[in-house]
Amino acid sequence: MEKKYDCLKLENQLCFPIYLCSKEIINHYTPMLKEINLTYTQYIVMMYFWENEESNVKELGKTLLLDSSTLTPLLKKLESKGFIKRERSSVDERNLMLSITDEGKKLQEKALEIPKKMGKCLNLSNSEAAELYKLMYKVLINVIKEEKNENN
Amino acid sequence: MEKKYDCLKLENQLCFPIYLCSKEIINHYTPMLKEINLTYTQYIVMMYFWENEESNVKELGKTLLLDSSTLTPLLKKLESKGFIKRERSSVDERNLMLSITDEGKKLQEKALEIPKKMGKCLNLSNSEAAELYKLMYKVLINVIKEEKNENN
DNA sequence: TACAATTAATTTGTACGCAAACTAAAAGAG
DNA sequence: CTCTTTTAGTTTGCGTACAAATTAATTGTA
Repeated sequence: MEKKYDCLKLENQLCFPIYLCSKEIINHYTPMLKEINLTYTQYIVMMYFWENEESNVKELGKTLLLDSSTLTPLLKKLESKGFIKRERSSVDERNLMLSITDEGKKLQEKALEIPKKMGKCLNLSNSEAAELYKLMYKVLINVIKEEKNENN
Repeated sequence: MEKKYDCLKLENQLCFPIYLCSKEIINHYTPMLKEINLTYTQYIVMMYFWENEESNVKELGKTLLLDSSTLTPLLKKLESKGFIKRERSSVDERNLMLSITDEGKKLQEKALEIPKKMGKCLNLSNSEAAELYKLMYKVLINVIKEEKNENN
């Protein structure tokens, strides 16, 4: 027999375990990433630059779904660590050109073990991982679509 | 043909979409929750109190997987909003007894629409939602188990 | 060509989230 | 009974994360 407030129970939420997973996975990454002098957010930014040698704040934010006000201090930090370079575009001074340094590229080698360790810790079968991957992107696309609808 | 650094591509990460989903879902909650004067984290704390009239910081933190240093200021905020009460136990002065106020209970009525709106926005079939739920808790249990192993 | 509108990034303010250090109270050991 | 250890919660410091306001450069328009 379903009760009125059942929909507000923590155990009936889908978002709560997603929130917990995200948090706990990041906690699990933290010590491994510390060994290569990165935080989790800095790590995904570096992943971006391992695939794209250069970019700008807007492009990066669009891919990682991060606001420029989050990225500005983070990119300064990565610059101070010597992993990326920041310089204004001479063509359009509003643009901040971001590029990976040799030091940043070297980091990729050191990071190679990290995805393996993470995969092992999640402990899913290949088909479960594939299913989860599919569902996460489906939810993501729906939520983002909804966001856009509301802003129009 | 698999390349050496493929495992470090963003598109091959499972954690990245989980991180994005969590973030974007919370962003989507934010405006609805603002209407009832809560943030997302405050909302899950209130959910806890709608099921458990009283508790303490340790118990609450164990359920929500939140550190006491995160909860302390958050609980003070909820107290200042009049939704919960905080007082030291007279039996054991180390314990901070937390309890929901009448005002806090009234909030549940106003929150009733929120899970429905969220469900609609995620836009998953019943079986997909069930599958996702199962997988999230499986990952969660594995990650937490791993954490514990490492601390021993 | 002036001036308004748009755009890219930064700054400011608020709220987590966690590690590490700290405080105070209670429990345990000699 | 005193001294050590443990426990519960708080404080501090750092790093996100985002909304709103701001700055500076470029583009669109009369």
